[in-house]
Amino acid sequence: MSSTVATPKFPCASYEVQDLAICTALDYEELRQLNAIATHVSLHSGQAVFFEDDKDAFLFYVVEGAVRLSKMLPDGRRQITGFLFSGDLLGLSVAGAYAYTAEAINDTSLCRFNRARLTELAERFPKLEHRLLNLASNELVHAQDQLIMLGQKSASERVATILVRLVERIGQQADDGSVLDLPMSREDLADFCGLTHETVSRKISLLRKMGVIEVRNARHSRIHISKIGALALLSGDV
Amino acid sequence: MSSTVATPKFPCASYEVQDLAICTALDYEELRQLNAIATHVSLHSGQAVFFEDDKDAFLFYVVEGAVRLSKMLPDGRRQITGFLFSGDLLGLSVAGAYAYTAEAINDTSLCRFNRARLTELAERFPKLEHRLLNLASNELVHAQDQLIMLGQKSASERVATILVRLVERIGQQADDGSVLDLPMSREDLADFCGLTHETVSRKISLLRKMGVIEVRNARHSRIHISKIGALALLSGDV
DNA sequence: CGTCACGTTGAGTGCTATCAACGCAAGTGG
DNA sequence: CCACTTGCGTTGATAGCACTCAACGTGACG
Repeated sequence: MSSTVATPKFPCASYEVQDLAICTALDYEELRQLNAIATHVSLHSGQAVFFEDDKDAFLFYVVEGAVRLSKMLPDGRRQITGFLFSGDLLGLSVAGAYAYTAEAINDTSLCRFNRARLTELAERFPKLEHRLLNLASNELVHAQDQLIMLGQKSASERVATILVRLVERIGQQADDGSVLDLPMSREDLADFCGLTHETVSRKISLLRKMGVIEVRNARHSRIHISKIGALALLSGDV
Repeated sequence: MSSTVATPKFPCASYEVQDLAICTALDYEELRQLNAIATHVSLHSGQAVFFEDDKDAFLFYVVEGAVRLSKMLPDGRRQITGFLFSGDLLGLSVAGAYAYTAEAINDTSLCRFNRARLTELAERFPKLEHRLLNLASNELVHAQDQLIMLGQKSASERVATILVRLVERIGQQADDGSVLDLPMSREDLADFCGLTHETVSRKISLLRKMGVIEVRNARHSRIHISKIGALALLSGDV
């Protein structure tokens, strides 16, 4: 691995691309070419990265911010299939169209890769294709954890589960536990958990009354996890 | 595409392997090598193909029969994540271990590929890797349809949804509609839909009383779909 | 200061789970 | 051949959890 080589100036902040999961297995020349097809995108809260059924032309890498992925039923019911944060990839799709809508939850910056040119690259660098397969497989594992949550868990367990996952992903270490800064609304959490926002709110209040968490914010977006072990137990995953 | 070439005698019924989705993009030589690493496996109803967390050593192709994929919570609750039938692949997993348990629903015959040797092949034939990526992406799309079902749909909609999907996959054409021979129990359907077997039974009865389906079997396993359009409407997917 | 979005909380309803009984077919053993 | 058991599916009665509708409080913003 030639990761100690001085990083040249590439269009899309190459030091970030170098850290990118997709690049782990790539060498200097491959990395250079990957950078060559990358451009930068900035989005404000609420703006869409792409919509479900859009022509699948790009692959994105989240540099900073948070993104929600969602699917809709014809009557408007929404299921959020995942939340993405810095370091995550999106746009790994099939059949030429995205399978879900992706929207920025807060101000977000992304790296964009032209899909056609990425495919060309993948043909020349099998390691890149292999890496993409690994990423897709990982997404599959996550989707299945989500299935067991939505199919089998109670409302309390679902809320505990999403909190545990978010702490693991974006929790900040504190001296007396972990702190979670939620970028998404209760409604977003609800649509992720298959619940209503009222139920999410009630279950969070319950966790607060049980002393498992503390809400440290007027906007109720900053949550302190006092007893991560108890929360994990309540999630049903033991 | 040299698909008109006479098929030689390979270990695992090569004419089947040739039809296999994984092989669509492969030429004769690649196909020959793929066959060389295939062996055959037969299972009786209820036997496991592999268990969750088993070392991921093989990739399987369903030649005949039906397979259910499931995950369990520590307390025993089960979520069925998918049903597989002839032509489907299983074992596309990550991190060296299967993400779910796979069990034969009825007597099933499978083609088994050694994973390590498949990986070698994939390195030599990038088209194979590309094909695997496509398959993984397809599975992702299905998993997401499943998410919206479990997260947003009512019991009636879920039962209608699974019936529609099963008809599309294993329905037999009849003069007055389609006939569905269900290999799985109501319990299996329930664990797929995130419901109890009583609720599944009740919703199927309701569909019967509505004249959308008919149950044509003493064992209640043969279902005639009288009004597929109505069923699709009731599924919520419109 | 008024509006708006968001979060919380309460009251009541409804859908699905739970518990239970029953019918039926297939398998078993005397 | 028949009594018995067992597994599966259905149906009924009841309970409970989450949804719906509603009110209220708060902070952000113009």
